Amino acid sequence: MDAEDEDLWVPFLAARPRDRRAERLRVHLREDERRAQRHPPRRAAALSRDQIVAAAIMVADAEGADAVTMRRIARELNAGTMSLYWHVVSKEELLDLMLDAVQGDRETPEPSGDWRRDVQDVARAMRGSLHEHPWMMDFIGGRPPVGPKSLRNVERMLGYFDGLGLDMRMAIDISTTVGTYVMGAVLREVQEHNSETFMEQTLAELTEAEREKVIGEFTERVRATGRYPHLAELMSAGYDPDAAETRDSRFEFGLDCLLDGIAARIGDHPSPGSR
Amino acid sequence: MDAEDEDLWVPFLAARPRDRRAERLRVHLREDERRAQRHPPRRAAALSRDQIVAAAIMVADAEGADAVTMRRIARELNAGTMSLYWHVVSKEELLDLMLDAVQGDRETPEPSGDWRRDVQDVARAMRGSLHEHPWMMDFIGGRPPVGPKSLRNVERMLGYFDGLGLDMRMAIDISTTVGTYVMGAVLREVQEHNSETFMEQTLAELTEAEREKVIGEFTERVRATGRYPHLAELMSAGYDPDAAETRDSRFEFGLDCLLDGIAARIGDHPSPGSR
DNA sequence: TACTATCTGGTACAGCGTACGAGAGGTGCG
DNA sequence: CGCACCTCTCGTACGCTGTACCAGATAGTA
Repeated sequence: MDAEDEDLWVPFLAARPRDRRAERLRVHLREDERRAQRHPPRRAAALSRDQIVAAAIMVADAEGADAVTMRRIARELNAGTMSLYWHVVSKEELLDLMLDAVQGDRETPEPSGDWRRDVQDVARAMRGSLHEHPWMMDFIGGRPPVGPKSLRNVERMLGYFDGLGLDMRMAIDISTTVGTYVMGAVLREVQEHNSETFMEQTLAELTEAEREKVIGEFTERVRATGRYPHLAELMSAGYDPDAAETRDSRFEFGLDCLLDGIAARIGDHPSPGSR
Repeated sequence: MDAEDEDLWVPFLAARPRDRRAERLRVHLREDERRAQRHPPRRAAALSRDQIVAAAIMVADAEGADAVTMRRIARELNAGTMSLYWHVVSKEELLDLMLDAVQGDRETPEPSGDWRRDVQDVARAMRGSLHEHPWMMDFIGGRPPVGPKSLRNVERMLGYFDGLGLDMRMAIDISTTVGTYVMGAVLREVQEHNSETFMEQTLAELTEAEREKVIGEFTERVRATGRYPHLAELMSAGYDPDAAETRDSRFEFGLDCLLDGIAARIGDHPSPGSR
C-alpha cells in the first residue's frame, strides 16, 4: 500500500501542536482514519489536506512565497479561510506538508551499481526540484526537515553504498554531505536569481547613461581603496561569477570535487576525467 | 579610512526601494554624507543606522528571528517605532544590514601560504559565526547576498590562491564552492538544532511510558513496511546521525572531502591523513 | 526672525495568523 | 420519526505586523 508509507512522519517533529488537534492529526493519525471509516465523511469531503497542500504549492509556484497566506489559499479553493484549519493545525504545519510534498517530485533512481552516478543523479534531481519551487528556500530555514518523502529519499541514498563495505556511519556522513552541498548550492543560486530579477527591474527604470555612471562609480570606488585587487581585476575583466551560463558548470564542479574526495576516502579510485 | 570601505554596497542590489529615499541612502550615500557634513546633525544623533542594526542583532540573538519586529527594536532603543524609518528604508533593508554586519564578526586570517589551512580556517569561522546567529538562516533565504563585509571576505578568499597559478575562474569556483558547502552545512545544523529543542519540549510533556510507546510504534511501522531496511537498521542501532557530538566531525568530514577534491584538481597532492 | 534641512514619533490602515463558536449536513439509536 | 452526536464549514473578532502620512521638535543659516 502506497498510502501506508505516506504517513511515516517522525513523531513529535512533524507539527508544533498549538492545541490537542495536532496530536490527533499526527501521532494518532491512523486511529483517526479507522474511525473515519466507521463514520465515513458525509459531504463527499469538499476539502482535504492534499487538496490544500496542492493549492498552496500552486500559489507558491505562481506568485512566490509571500503569496502563501491562509486567505489566499482558501480563496483558491473557494473555501472559507477557517475551513483550512480543520485539516491543518497551523500555517507552520502546512509549510511542512508543502516541503515534504515537493520532496517526492522527482524520482530517485534505482541503485545501478555505480554509486557515483547514482549520487550525481540524485544531486541533480534535488537541484532541479528546488529550482522548480524556489519558495522552498524561504520556508526551509530552521524548520525540522523530516517527512515521509524525505525518509524515502534518505533510504534510497543509503542504498547506493550497499556493496562497498562501508559502515553505517560512513554511509550516512556521505549522504548528508552530498545533501548539504546541494542545499547550499541551490540556496546560493536562488539568491543570485533574486538579485538578478531585482537588478533588472531597477535597471529598467534607469537610462543607459545613468546605469553606466552608477556602475562606473562603484568599480572606481572599489579600485580606489586599493584593498580589493582581486575584485577589481574581476570587475574589469567583466567576468560575472553569477552569470546563468556558469551556474550549471559551477554546480558540477563542486559536486565533482566533493565526489572525488569521497571516492578517494572509500577506496574507490576517482574517475579521472569524469564529466 | 576604514569607514570608507564600509559603504561598498553593490549598487541596485542593496535595497528594494519603496520610495526615493532608498536611492539617496544607497547609491548616493557618499553625496549624502558630504551634505551632512555641511549641515551636521543637530541633536547629537540620538539614533543611527549602526545603533539600530546592533539593537536588531541583539534582539535576534537573544529572542530569535520572530522577535525581530520594528516595534521591538524601537522599544530596545527607547525610540518611536517610526523613527527607525528615517535611518532605514524598510525592514527588508534592515535585515540586509544585519546579515552583512555579522559577516564581519570573525576575522578572516591573513594568507599564510598554505591555502588549504586558510580555507579551512575561513570555513570554520563562517560556521562559527552562523552558529552564533542562527536567525541568519531564517533571513538569508532568497535575498541578495552582497554587502561590503561579504565583499571583503570574498577578496580575502581569492587571495589564498594567489601563488598557485590558477586562473580567476577556477579561484572563484573554488571559493564559492567552499562557501556553498558551509552554508548548506549550517542550514542543516540549524534545522537539527531546532528539531531537537522542539522535541525536548514535547517530550517533557510526556511520561516515560508514552514516550517509548510513541517511538516504538513509529519504528515498528517503519520496519513493518519492509521498504526501509537501512533506516530500520539505523534506528535499531540507536545511532542518531544528528547527535551533537557527531556534528563537528561530520562537518570536517565533508570539508575534507571537498578540499581533497579541490587539491587534486589544482595539482596539489592531498595531505593524506589530514585531521 | 524667518527659512530650511534633519530627525522624531503618534495615528491610522490594510493585511496577517488564528481562537472561538455557531451552524449545516450526515449517521445511528431510541 | 426525533434526538444525540460526530464531522466539517466558515463568519466574526482580536492582537499583531509593516509602514504611509504628517505634524512637530531642533538646530544651522541668512
